Amino acid sequence: MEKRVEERKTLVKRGLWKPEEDMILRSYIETHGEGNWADISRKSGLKRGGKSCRLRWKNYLRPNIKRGSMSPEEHDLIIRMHKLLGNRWSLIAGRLPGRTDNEVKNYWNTHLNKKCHSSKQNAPGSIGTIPFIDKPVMSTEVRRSHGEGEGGEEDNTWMEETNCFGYDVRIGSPVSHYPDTLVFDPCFAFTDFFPLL
DNA sequence: AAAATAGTCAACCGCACCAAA
DNA sequence: ATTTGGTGCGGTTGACTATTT
Repeated sequence: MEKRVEERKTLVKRGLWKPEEDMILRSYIETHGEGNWADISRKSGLKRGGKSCRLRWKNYLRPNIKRGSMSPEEHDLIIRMHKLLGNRWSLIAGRLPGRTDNEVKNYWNTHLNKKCHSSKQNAPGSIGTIPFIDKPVMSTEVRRSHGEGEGGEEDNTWMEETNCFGYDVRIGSPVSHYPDTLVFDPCFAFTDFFPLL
């Protein structure tokens, strides 16, 4: 059993994708369509696993992928959405056209998470809060506490993660700092997560 | 110029969920 | 009711690049 897993691991190519591999994957999907990744992996001639193909397509090759640095409005929206939803990267990315969950997650971990901790140190008493979103309403922790985990010890890490940004109560209403761009609307978030409950 | 360190991001892994058999 | 295969998600790793010493 373990031997078979080991064999599969050595047969499947890993690591960074080469331009030729991208070309093969792209043209295969253009002719046969998306989905059935195991099939794509087998029939395209790529020595990649289905998961790897799916990830590459979703995060890099898919049309309309936006690359490059985040705009100020995207930055702003990520912060707000994270405050509301926690680490629900796919939901957050869903509100950022052309951005992937992986990209949003990376952006948060590299740019915002750090800022969060440093701002907390700089202004420990200045943390603004809105009571009902102190805890991201659909954070991983919340989902786990609804039966997805053992529900063991008290975990307050979410407080540290989400209280870091001052949240101006005055802009708690769905008003964007950036007119005619991405308008943050909590209703979107709610319609996104309620079906999951 | 070279080595050490820090930052970034693409990709992998494990787990959970769902539908079909 | 159980098993199996496909898919999606979030956490983590590691390769690569930039910066500092």
